[in-house]
Amino acid sequence: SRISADDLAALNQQLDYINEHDEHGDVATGDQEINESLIDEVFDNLESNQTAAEVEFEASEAQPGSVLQNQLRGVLKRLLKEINKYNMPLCYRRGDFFDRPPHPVFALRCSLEPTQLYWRKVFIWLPNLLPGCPSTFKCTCGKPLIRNGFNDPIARRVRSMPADYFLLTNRFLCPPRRQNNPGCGRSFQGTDPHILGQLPLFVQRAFPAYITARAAVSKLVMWQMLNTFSSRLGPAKFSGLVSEIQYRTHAETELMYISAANHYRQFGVKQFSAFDDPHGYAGSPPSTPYLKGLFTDYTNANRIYVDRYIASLPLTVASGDHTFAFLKHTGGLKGEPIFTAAYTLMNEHEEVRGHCFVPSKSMTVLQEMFQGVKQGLQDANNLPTQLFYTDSPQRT
DNA sequence: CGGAGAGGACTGTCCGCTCT
DNA sequence: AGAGCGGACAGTCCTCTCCG
Repeated sequence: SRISADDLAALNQQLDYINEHDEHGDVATGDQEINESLIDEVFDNLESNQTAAEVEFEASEAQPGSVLQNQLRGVLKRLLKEINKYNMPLCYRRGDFFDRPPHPVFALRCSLEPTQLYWRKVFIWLPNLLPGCPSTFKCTCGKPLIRNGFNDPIARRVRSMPADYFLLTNRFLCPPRRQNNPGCGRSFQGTDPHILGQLPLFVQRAFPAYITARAAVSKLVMWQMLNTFSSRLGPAKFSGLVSEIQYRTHAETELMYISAANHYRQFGVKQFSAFDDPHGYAGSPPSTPYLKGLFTDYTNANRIYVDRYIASLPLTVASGDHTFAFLKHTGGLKGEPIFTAAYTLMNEHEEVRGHCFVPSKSMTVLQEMFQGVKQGLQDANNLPTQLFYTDSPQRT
């Protein structure tokens, strides 16, 4: 499909419309507050993009595979050749984990075909070719593992910003058919914690993502979430943020494409793929429930460290108070709430030093916590509390 | 928010090629 | 001949997405 004369006319008409109706120059200057919701319009467009992509998807069903599938197939094929020739992928030789597609600027210099602009970076994780790797990886049963080919699908998608990338790894097998010293038959992914654990720590730390069941999320995104979720930015808004940046990246690439076509005087070039066209650019930002799940799992896994850190904080100047607001989000027993309040203890740096759910506002139920905190201060060589602020002092 | 269904990631296993 | 390895594929699991 191409940009038709009709499309161009419609676009010009819309631009004219803005010029004619922007009497205060709001759109141009951005000074004025705009009350009409722009969001509805955006969502409408998204929907129409989606239906458009579906139509295009159905129309192009004859294609052997999507652009990204073909890219990965090509990468793997080349990778095997490189390993054969140089004993390692060329990206390793270059000092890089990533097999990178050409930047649009250079890709467009050679050809005005958009396909390469949909390609993503591919993170190559081949544990047996990494510096510091053991001569053979061991199975959980102790027997040596052998390599066992690659995966299908070839690589998994890692959700990231400004765009997703792929993670390519190989498989290991504890071969049961080995005559001399037969293995247990278990197989591993190169990304398995058991394999990672056999690499030196500095190599382990280079692993760039947290793996989930069907996908993965880059450590960068995870760390951004940890920072933003601790203030008021929640998973829904964060999902929106990632999505926005990914759409933006797509739009910037499209702009480069169109502008290059213009520069090289190429007319009637192929239309750039829609963001979510599965056969084209195939963008798919992470959903809110996915991010929410990730965050909860991460927090659960690291809770012991957080608790330990909190227990080591000082409480030289203390302030304590009850909170009620978020209790309505906690579960109950047969519809009856178990707790009526939460009690929070903060130190002079506004760090939470103690926190517990309480059945009533009585201070007697808090005795155990205060004793625990006192013991904790001693154990961590902190000063005993010197000053205590509270709003309803009681003698207990 | 919850349930249903799709389908992606992975496992288990076999085959055949190459090298020593 | 045995070991190592890549490739293929059926089948399973279970998360993610969609939709009401």
